[in-house]
Formats: sequence, structure tokens, C-alpha cells
Amino acid sequence: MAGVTLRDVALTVGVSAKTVSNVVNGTGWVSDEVRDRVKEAIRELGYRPNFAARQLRHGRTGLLALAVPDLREPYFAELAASFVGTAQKRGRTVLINQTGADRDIERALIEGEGLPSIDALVLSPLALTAEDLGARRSRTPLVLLGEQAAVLLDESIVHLGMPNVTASRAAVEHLIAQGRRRIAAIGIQNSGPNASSSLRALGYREALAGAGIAVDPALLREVVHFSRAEGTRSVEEMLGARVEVDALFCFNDSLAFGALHALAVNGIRVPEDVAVVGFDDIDEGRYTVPTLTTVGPGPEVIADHVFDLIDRLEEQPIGRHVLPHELVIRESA
Amino acid sequence: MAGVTLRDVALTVGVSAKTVSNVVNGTGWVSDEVRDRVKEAIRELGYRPNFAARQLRHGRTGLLALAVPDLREPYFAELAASFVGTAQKRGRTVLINQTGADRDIERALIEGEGLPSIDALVLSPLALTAEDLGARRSRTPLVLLGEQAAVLLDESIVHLGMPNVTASRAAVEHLIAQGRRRIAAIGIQNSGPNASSSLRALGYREALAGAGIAVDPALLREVVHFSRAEGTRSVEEMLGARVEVDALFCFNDSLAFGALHALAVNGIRVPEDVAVVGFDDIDEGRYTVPTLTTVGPGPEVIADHVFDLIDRLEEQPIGRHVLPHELVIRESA
DNA sequence: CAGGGCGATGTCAACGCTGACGGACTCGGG
DNA sequence: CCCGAGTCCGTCAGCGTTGACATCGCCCTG
Repeated sequence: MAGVTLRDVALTVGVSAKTVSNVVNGTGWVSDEVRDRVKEAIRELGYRPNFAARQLRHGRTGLLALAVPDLREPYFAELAASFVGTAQKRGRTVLINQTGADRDIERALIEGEGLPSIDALVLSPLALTAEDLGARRSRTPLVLLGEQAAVLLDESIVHLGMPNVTASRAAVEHLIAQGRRRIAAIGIQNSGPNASSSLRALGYREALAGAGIAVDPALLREVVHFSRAEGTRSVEEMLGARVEVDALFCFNDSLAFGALHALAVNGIRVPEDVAVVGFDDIDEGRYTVPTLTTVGPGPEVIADHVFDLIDRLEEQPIGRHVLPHELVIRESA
Repeated sequence: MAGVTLRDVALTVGVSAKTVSNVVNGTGWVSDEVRDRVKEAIRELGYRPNFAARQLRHGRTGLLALAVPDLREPYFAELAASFVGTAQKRGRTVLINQTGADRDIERALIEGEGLPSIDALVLSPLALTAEDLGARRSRTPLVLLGEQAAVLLDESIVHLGMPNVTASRAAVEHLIAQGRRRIAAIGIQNSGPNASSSLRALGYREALAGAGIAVDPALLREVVHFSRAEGTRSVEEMLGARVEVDALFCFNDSLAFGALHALAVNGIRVPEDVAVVGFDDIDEGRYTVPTLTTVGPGPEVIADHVFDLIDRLEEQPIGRHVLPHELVIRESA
């Protein structure tokens, strides 16, 4: 489609294709005069190097695939935004897929089915099993995000875990340090022991235990999704049941946004009456009223770290990595 | 990286590379027996076709680039989600870029700089000028979304416009039909006459004029961004100024969500006291309380239509296309 | 039994680019 | 005047794949 090739440029200038290639890539020796004429011709003809040919010649593509369950969820939208932004800064391109939490799709992705040749796949798995990973044939480097796949079987897999337990504990300890004692945990799910929900609940329990506070089942609120609507519903239910509360630890920021909404509608002041802490540090927390206190690492940090890993892929980084957590204190707690 | 090539498979089976190619692509004639042996070997060796080589051979990549200002904005996140979903259904792959509303980045993108070879670029431009488009060298098909680039100079450009005026008019007429007379327009901006904001304001005025209702400047609310926070702020300001209102037409759904929040906090019932209509038909409107009445076309429809255009790119579709609008009636109005 | 048609597979070249290598030419020192 | 080192540029081949075309054996028809 592009039409103009190295050869075309070479012909109009009257040199060999290789010389033009040298000019384009800054390799070899080219006299200033020839270089200028070549550059001129390139501009003139509108020559653009052909990616496919380049790639075919020497393995790399500069392409990186990111696969998340659903871009509609704010957390994944932000994650994707951070990836794309970081990639653009680093001269790479991100190609995005949605798994819809479908195991077959996740399985197809780790095999690279339907994908162009990429340098690495970054996957936030939800349904993938250890067997699937074990059965993997593709040798494309794979970076797994999150807890769902804590099992590593293939030597080409890198796992980047979130500091779920420690971050959650830090968040709840922050609430306790402010004198809060009736702290609700919003986001309980009936999932496996390695699921994010379970790990965050564990951090919550550890913090309470550390302060000698008993866990009140009435303060453990189950949700179906980590969504705004569920956050609202949870709080409405607690209020309806007249549960005494002075703080909320929400298992992600969307839940927290929903909770803030419910509190505002019911005339409950934040943080005076009830303090609120979220989890994930997504951007929108800067713009809510009040602004949201939350724990990270945020998407930017994750993206940055993943790119670091990918850049050093030939060397070491196989195995499990866990990012440090950080507490982002804003107005809500 | 993949290592295994057609030739490898061919050698182990004892046929020619071309035959393997025929099996893979379902082209030509291959006996069932050979086909089975080849398939077996493919599975055995873990052969994966090389995208770069395929592409080099015959122009297509199956890659499609989508460039939006910022994935963090819910509307663009949904648009991207719809694109990715539709692409997956249609056997294509989407690669995403963010422009950050930066003219240099938009300019670089329409030239394909830094991008791999793609079949088409879909761009939602904010800063691009007519000159930029005129100066474009790349011949990659380009689909422009939205109003910012109503000027077409290059014959390889397809413009997909939103039905801003007609959809807005329909939204406001819907409010008027319910007997609403004090209808605020939330989302006024001081931008050019072709900007979305101006066109939506025009639809609003047309609807009022059609019903013989005068425009009250107190009901025209300016915003900086089309964001949730600004929607909240606008409504708080109106309430603070004791402006009489019985309906809100918000220029996008995010503004509407913010408005719903402000109304709820202030104990104003929706739709009994104030009706609310948004614009864009993003998914979240299904989950708010109350659910949001809005006008489309929604992201899904847009994505679908863009893919149709791209599939028929060789033929006709150069020029301006405008999607039909649709009114999505839910609880809020 | 010649000739045509069809099924099944192979040969060849080219897509655009770039490493490895090989001239040719200049210049300065021995 | 010869030779090595340094410049500048070209030739060649091949990355993996697939269209165009050739080949070969077979059955069918007249």
C-alpha cells in the first residue's frame, strides 16, 4: 500500500538500496553529499520503511499485547491508558485485547492465536488455570498480572503480583491510627484463597488483629462485582440495617466511589462521620468530593514496572515480582 | 523466536512447504491423508504462522489502529472496548494510541510515524487542522471520528460524524413532550461552531424553538470538561443560584452522572422533580440509580459501522457519513 | 487408445529489508 | 612505488510465506 520502497528511493537518487538503508538506519559509511540527496528523495517520495519487512529480517516487532478482562472497567481502562502512554514514550506500540474473563479466550491468547507476532504478552488473567499454563506451547514472553495465576510452570513466564495483603493492612492501619474502630470491609467475595478479594480481606483482618480489634461479621460486606453500583448498594444496606460504622475500607476505588455517593446522599460527612479508603489509586480519585484516600501501586507504576521487565527479558526477570505498596492520603481519610 | 516454520513442518511430514501452506490456509487441493499428517505435525511441532512474512507477501496486516485522546475518559474507554470486541469477532486486532489532544502526536499518527503497517487508522481528532490533513503523505486509509475535522482534503479520508444536532434535538423534544419547560443545557463550551458542544447546543435551541420556548441564559451551563465532576459542579451552582429547573439535557453521559449525583445529594427526585437526559449511550448508564435516559449512537454502533467502512474500503466509502441517532429511554426521563 | 479434465503436489520467485562481505578509491608512510 | 588503513558504496542472500504456474498420474469420454 505504502508503495514507495527503498529501491524506489535508490533508483531516483542513483545509488543502491543498501545505501539508502544505511542512511535510514545510520549504519555504515555514507558521504554527506549522498546522505543529503537520499534524505531529500525520501522526503520527496514520502518513503516510509516497511515494518513487516524489517521485522521479518530481525525478529523484533516493538509490539506488545495487553489483555484485560474489560476496558469498560475504570481500573483496566486506566491500566491500559498507562500502558499505552508508557509505550509511546518508550517507542513501542500496544495492542489490546479483551478476555471477558473467558477461559478459552485467555487460553488462545497465551498461545498467541490470532495475534500478530509480538515481543511480549501482558495478561491480567481471571479464568486461566495452572494446567493451561503448563500446556502452553508458545514461547512468547508472558507477563501475568495479579493473583489469579500464582502458579508458575513455564520458564518463560513472569508474574507481577500486587501487594494485596500488605497494602490492605497499611490502609486499615491508617484508619485505625485515626481512632476508627468500626471499620467495614467492602468487597468480600466467595472466591479462592488466592483471589484479590481474599488477600485484601486478609490484610484487613491482620490490621484489626494487630490493634486488638475483633472482626464484626456485620462489617464484612459481600459484593458481586468491584463496581460503583455495588459500592453504593453495600453502603445503603449497611445504613438500612443500622450497622454502626466509622470507616470503610473498600477493596477497590470503584467500590469506594459508589460508597462515597451513598454516604453523600444520606447526608453522612466524609471523613468526619465516616472515613473512606479505596484500593488501586486510579486517577478519578483525585476529582471526587471529597478526594479519595487509597493505596497503590497505581496503574502508572505497574505499567512502568512491566516495561522495565520486558526490556530486561533476556536476562533475569523470570519468576515472581511484587511491587511495593504506597498509601495515598487525600481528603476522605 | 517462534522458530518453527512451514519448511520445518514440511520436512518432518515429507511434503513441500507449499502443501503445508495449503493446509494452513485451506487453499488448493490436499488429500485428506496428507492433510491429517500435516495437521498432526503442526500440532506436534507447535507451528505458528509468521505474521510478518504473511503480511510482507500480501499487503494486509489485519491490524487496525485506534487513536483517542485519553482512555481514562469513560466514553473513549467504551469506544475502545467496543472496537476491541468487534475486532476480535471479526478476526482483526486493534492497536491503541493516545493523543492527549496533542497536535504533534495527531499529526505523527496520520503519517503513520512510529506505527507498524496497519490496514487503517481510526482517529478521534481534537487538535488536527485542515492543513495537517492536506499535508498528509501517508496513503493508509484514515477514518476520522467526530466533528473536529469536518474538512476533507485527502481522497483517502473517511469521515464518520455523529448526529449531534438531530440527536440533541430528539433528546430535548423528548423532555418537552413530557411537559418540561425549564430545561437546562449542561455542557456549553466556548469552542468553534463545528465543535460537539456547539452542535449539541444548536440541537437544544432548535428543539426549544420548535416548541415556542424561549432560551433562558440562566439555564445554559458552561463546563470545562465533559466530566462527572463538572456535571456535579454545574448542578450545584444552579441550585445555589436558585434557578428554576425541571429537566437537564447533559451534553454527555459523564456530565449526566455527575448531575444525578448532585441531585441525589440535594434530595431532588429524578425524574419526578427533574428529568435528566445524557448523550453517548455509554454502558454505565444502565447501572446508575435511576438508570439514565440518553441518546446515541452508542460506542457499539459506532465501532460496528467503522468496521463495515473498513471492510469496504476499496470500494466506495470515501467521504462523510453520519450515523442515525437513537433515543434510549430509561428511568431518568 | 488418444485426448481432455481433474486431483494432488511441487517449483519458483517475490514481498522489502538488512547483515555479511567484497570491491574500489584515497591518502600517507615507509 | 608499494602497501595498509580508512572511506564509501555495492552485491548477494535470505528472513517465512504464498501466488502463478508447472508437473504428474489418474479416470473418463469418444
